[in-house]
Amino acid sequence: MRGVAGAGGSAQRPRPNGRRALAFDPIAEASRHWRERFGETGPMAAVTSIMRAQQILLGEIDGILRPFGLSFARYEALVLLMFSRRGSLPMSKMGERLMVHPTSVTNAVDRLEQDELVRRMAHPTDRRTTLVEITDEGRARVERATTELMGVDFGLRGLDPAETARLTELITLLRQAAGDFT
Amino acid sequence: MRGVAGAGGSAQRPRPNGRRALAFDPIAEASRHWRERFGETGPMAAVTSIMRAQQILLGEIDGILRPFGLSFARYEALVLLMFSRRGSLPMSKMGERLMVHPTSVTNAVDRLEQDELVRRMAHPTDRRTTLVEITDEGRARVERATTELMGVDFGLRGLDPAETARLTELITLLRQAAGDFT
DNA sequence: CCCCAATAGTAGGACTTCCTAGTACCATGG
DNA sequence: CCATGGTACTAGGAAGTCCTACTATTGGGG
Repeated sequence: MRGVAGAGGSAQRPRPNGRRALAFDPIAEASRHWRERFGETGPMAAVTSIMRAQQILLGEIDGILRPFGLSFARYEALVLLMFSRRGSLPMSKMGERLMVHPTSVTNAVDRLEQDELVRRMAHPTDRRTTLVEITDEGRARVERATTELMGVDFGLRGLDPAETARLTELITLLRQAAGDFT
Repeated sequence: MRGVAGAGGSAQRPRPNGRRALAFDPIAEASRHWRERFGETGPMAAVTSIMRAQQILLGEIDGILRPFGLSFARYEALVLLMFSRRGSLPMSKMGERLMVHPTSVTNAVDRLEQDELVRRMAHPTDRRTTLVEITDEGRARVERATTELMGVDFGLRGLDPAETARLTELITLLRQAAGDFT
C-alpha cells in the first residue's frame, strides 16, 4: 500500500504518491530563478524545504500507521493521553499541547472514539469540560504503532544523530520567534 | 484577520489561531517523556518540529496572502508559471515541479481559473495535455504578493542567513534520502 | 444575588492533500 | 492497421487544518 520504508536506500524507491524522482532538485532550481530575479532567496528556499519535508514525513508516517488504523494526528493524540498521569485529559488541554485548533481535537477524538481507542467522560466538577480517556485497546494500539515508528526513525532518513539534533535546534529558534513558547 | 506579521518581536504576538504562547516548549516536554520511556528520541523530536514549523509558516503565509485572494498552494502555482519561459506549462509538469498529486494541480488550477489568474488552453499537438497559462492579472497579482512575502522573509523569523541556509541544507539531505531527486 | 464576560466544546464550511477510478488520447509492437 | 499499455486529466471521496458562529457553564464584580 505504501511500501513502509523497505526496499532500497534512496534512489529507486517509488515516491509515495506515484511520482518518480526528478533528475534535479526543483527547490534548488526555483531558488536559482529567484536569485536571478529578486536577489535574496534564503528564506524562500528554507520555507519551501520545510513544506516539502512535512509532506514527505507525513506521507511516510501515515503509510506506516495505516495498518494500525491510525493517522499521525490521531496517533499524536493517543501518545499524549498515554503520557498523561491519569490516562485522561480535557479536550482543551489536548489542543494546547498538540498545538492545534479546538475543532481539530474534536475531529480527532470523534474518530478515535468510533474506534473505541478513547472514551469521552464527564468532568467531575466542571460541566463544560469533556475528559478524554485512553482505553486499553488504545494503549495497546499506540504501543505497537510506536514500536513500528521507532524502528524506522519516524520516517526520517539521511541525517545522522548530530544533524538531526541540529535540525531540531534550528526549528526551535523559529518556533520561539513565532511565539510558540516563552 | 490574521495580523500579517506586524506587532512585536516574538513574545506577545497573538498566536495565529487564537492560542497563546505556553510557558514551556511542548515538543521538548514530549521529548523528555519519550526519553524516559523509550530512550532514543532524536528523530521523533525532529519530525514533530518540522510538522509544527510547517503549520506555523503556512498559517503566517496564508495570512499574508489572504488580502491578495491567494493561498500558498495557488501562489506557488502562479510563481511556477511566472518563471516559465512561455508563461504556460502542462498540468503534469506543474505537478512534477510542485511535487504534488495531479489532482491537487487540478484543484488549484480550477480556483485560479475562476479568479481569471490563469487560463486553460489546448496543447497544440498532444490532445491529452492541458496547458495552463498565467494571465496578465495573474502576473500582476503574484508580483505584488511576492513583494509582500519577501518583505517579511516568508514568515521566517528567528534565524540569521547562515542558520537559514543550514536549515535548507539539512532538509535537502532528508529530501534526497527520500528520493526527491537524484 | 444576579448579570456578563470568559471558557469549553461542537456544528458547518472552506481549503488542501491524497487515493481510487474512470475517460480520452498517444505510441508502439505484432 | 489495430490492440495494448502508458500518459494526462478529472470526478468523487476521505482526512486533516483552520475559521466563524452558537450553546452551555462557570466565576467574578457590582
